[in-house]
Amino acid sequence: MDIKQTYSISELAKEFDVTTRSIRFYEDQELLKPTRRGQTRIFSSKDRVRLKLILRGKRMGFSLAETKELFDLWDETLSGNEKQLLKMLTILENKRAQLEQQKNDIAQAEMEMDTAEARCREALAELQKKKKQQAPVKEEARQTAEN
Amino acid sequence: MDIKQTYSISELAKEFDVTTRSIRFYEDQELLKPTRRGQTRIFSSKDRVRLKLILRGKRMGFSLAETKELFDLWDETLSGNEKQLLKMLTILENKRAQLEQQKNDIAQAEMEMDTAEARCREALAELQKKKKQQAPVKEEARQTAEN
DNA sequence: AAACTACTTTACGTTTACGTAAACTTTATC
DNA sequence: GATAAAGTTTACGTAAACGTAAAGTAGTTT
Repeated sequence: MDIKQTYSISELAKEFDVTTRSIRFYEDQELLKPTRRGQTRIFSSKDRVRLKLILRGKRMGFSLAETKELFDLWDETLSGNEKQLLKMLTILENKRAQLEQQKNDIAQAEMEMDTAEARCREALAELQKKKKQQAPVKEEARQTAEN
Repeated sequence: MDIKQTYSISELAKEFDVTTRSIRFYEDQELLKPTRRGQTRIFSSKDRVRLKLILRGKRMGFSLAETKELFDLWDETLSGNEKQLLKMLTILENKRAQLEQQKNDIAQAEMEMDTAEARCREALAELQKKKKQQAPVKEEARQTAEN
């Protein structure tokens, strides 16, 4: 078997490039629930998955509190009565909307980066031309409006 | 003309649904540079654009410091010598990589939400079936592994 | 002129997400 | 059995991004 069943704190820290401090903090905030052998923490593969989700959440701009909320909700959902299940479904819808917003934001950002890059390249080309002409040219007063 | 040239602090606050406190804070951190009439701030449409960028950045998980860095870099770039321009280009590349990462994260999240939703619907269907049968059925020990 | 509204500065408070140091235990190694 | 290596708790510190008074100014409406 390739997937281990349990992990030490430093194993996880190394794998995901976070400090042990962070991991302990996540436990303190109840996002992770390692068991103990003596006083040493033992992380399950479920914990590992959750750590991965925490970090992805952070990259996507989610707070730990938000992520914890989702975890808790999912746990409740698993032992779920109808109300919980329906609540989960609406929350999923909300999250989907959030993702849509983020995709829009990213698309916008990409477009702006395209035009920014184009401008850079133009400016560079300009500089190259001047260099070739070897003769210093008077610089135009350049009214560059922000996009 | 539809686009105003200048804006008051509360106009911008209302339009983008942020507090005036935040706007003043952004100025304090030098992300916005309104002029003054007396001691009242007057925001240009450039400021307006930047505010929009700041907020989008936040939604994408960027810190104010990161955003400021980009603003400053872009300003330098505009009056740019070759070195600045090249630096800008490499930074743009980095940002593109970041966006790729985010897109991956989002795609992953969407997939997981798909399976989560599917599970919810299955569980709901189960509940419905039981209800219809009207006869209470013994509940199976349910070993639901986390994805 | 009084009151209201929108704006201002100053400054201390708060939350989040850890960093960092100190002092201690447990386990492996020489 | 000393000592290092990896783990632990406790606790204070910090940066970021504002919130929240408090107290003042500037214009304008009644």
